[in-house]
Amino acid sequence: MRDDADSRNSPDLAERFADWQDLGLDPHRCPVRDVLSHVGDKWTTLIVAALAGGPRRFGAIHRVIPDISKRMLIQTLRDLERDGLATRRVFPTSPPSVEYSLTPLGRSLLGPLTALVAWAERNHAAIDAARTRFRAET
Amino acid sequence: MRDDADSRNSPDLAERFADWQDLGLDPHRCPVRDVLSHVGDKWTTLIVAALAGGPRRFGAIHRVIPDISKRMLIQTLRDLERDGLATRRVFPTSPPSVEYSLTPLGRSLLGPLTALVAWAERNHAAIDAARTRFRAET
DNA sequence: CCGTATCCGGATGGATACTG
DNA sequence: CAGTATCCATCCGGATACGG
Repeated sequence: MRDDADSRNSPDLAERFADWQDLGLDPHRCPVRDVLSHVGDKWTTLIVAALAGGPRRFGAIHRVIPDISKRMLIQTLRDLERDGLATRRVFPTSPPSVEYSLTPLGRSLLGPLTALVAWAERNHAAIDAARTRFRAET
Repeated sequence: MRDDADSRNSPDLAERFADWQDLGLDPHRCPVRDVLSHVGDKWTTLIVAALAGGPRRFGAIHRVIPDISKRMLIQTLRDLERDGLATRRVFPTSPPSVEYSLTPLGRSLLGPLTALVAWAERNHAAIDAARTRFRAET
């Protein structure tokens, strides 16, 4: 499963990293760390994916991701809203209904995110194989 | 409100998500979740970036990422090794020296990862602004 | 229907001290 | 130099119950 086509971009990361070094690499002020932790947390990516198709109501998202608690769903949506990746619209119906949708900024994340997801799907077999091999050697 | 420039890639994610649904979306067996959590954890991305330029010794990595404990450095390197993203070579010198480097699989991750990092760098200003705005409104 | 509040177990990760 | 072992604080996130 060689994929050297992708490694043409790789020098970039080494260079950027060197730049971060020069800036002090304070993890608490590093925007990259900030954003990536967002991506890596338990629910953000799934929710962004759920909103990728268009606006959804709270309950709809919850139905689409059954194993998230309301607590975590709200919290993650709030974080997305806070960071300007999603918006929240309240319709004063009764009972109230709330609709979430991605902002342009949020949608601009879909490209890089999809690339990463595609990589995961392409290579999870190789990763599984590596794990099995690793366990066998120890 | 449409932002068609960036959203050309976006239908993919919505479709994939729908597929995951059909497969049951068991988080513990979802390869995507598995990989993304890897990317999102505190140190993996930094270490991969540090190895992007070529093989490095344990101490060299540690010097390049000063604020990681040896414990976490080892643990993260082990995980990378386990997943087939990095290799570990021991040179039986005295004192011993150990060299880590990315595998082809690991290097193939650099492309998607760099795209995500580039997004983070492009948009962290917008995110910061959104946060300030959000705090102001509450 | 949408959200909040509280409690609590387990994972994460830092500090420190010790080996070969 | 490279790694291990132990202890301990913090945080993430689930369960539950309640409110508008």
